[in-house]
Amino acid sequence: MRARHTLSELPGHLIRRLNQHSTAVFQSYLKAAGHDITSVQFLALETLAQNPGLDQATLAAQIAYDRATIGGVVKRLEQKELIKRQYSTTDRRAFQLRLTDEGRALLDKMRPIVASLQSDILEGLSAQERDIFIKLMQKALHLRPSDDQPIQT
Amino acid sequence: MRARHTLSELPGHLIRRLNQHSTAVFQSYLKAAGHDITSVQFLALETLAQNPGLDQATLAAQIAYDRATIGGVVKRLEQKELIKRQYSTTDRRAFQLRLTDEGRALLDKMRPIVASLQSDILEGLSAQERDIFIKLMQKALHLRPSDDQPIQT
DNA sequence: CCCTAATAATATGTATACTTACTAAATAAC
DNA sequence: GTTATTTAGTAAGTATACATATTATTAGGG
Repeated sequence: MRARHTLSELPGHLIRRLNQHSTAVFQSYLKAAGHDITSVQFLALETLAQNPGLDQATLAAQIAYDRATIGGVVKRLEQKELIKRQYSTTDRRAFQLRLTDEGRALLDKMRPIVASLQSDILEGLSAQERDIFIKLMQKALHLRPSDDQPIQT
Repeated sequence: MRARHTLSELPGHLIRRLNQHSTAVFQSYLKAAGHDITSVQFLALETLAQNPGLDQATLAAQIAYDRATIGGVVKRLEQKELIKRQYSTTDRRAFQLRLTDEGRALLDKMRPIVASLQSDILEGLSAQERDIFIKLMQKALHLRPSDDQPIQT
């Protein structure tokens, strides 16, 4: 007597598909503009631009990743010379992360692109539906806009 | 004169967080029940249960993954002896995938768990909001429920 | 001051996720 | 009927994503 469902009624499946779509749109826009950067890398750069000198653990917490993953992201950003790491003077375990001039320049170029692609992620929805959708996602995640730092887009 | 936004207003970021939450809920429920299976692996098993003899490429297309990823998933499911692969008699390039008795038994045990965790993924939303949210996700993905096969949950 | 607990980063291992390239086989084109 | 194209699966490479363990360092309790 159990109800029959289809794949596209399962929230978990839909969320995964949406995430897949979202990252694909991100990659496509950035690649089209000649930038070889992932959404995580952009997010890390933007967060470091707003919080110069942040350490990896705090960066990870701010953008909701675990430390191990951010370790790899930071390593690749450093290899691309978009950020630099210096040992903290107050805590010899920690690194202070800062954008390089190159990183800042790239970020400035990417911001308008990232801003423009956001609406394309939800191009299937009307502007009103998008607002509702965003609010529902925030509610589902128990987030309020004030929970995080401002991002220039 | 650009508008200021915060992280939690960016659809891409919210979708990623939601996906992160969704997979965490999935893992937690399944692990609590003593099952060592990922959401992708469950999805593949369920799809093969509904479509015995499917080949890897069609399986990948059905659940929206690329062939290479499904190759790895199938390999691990075979190692766990949950599915078996036989060369297709009509196409010697392709494998026919089928659940083993073990795979069927595990799937039967997992189905009610997976059904119950779906509502927990969106526990922050009311039943009505959940319905709206699911419809908006389907619309954003240009999906209709009839686009995929029924899943017993 | 010393010892214990907590913390920052790394290391290791597993599992996605996708791109490009490759091999073998099937299909289409002529 | 042979050739060109497409297709199924794998391989190799890059980048998340997370759990667990380890090392170095810091902070806290007595």
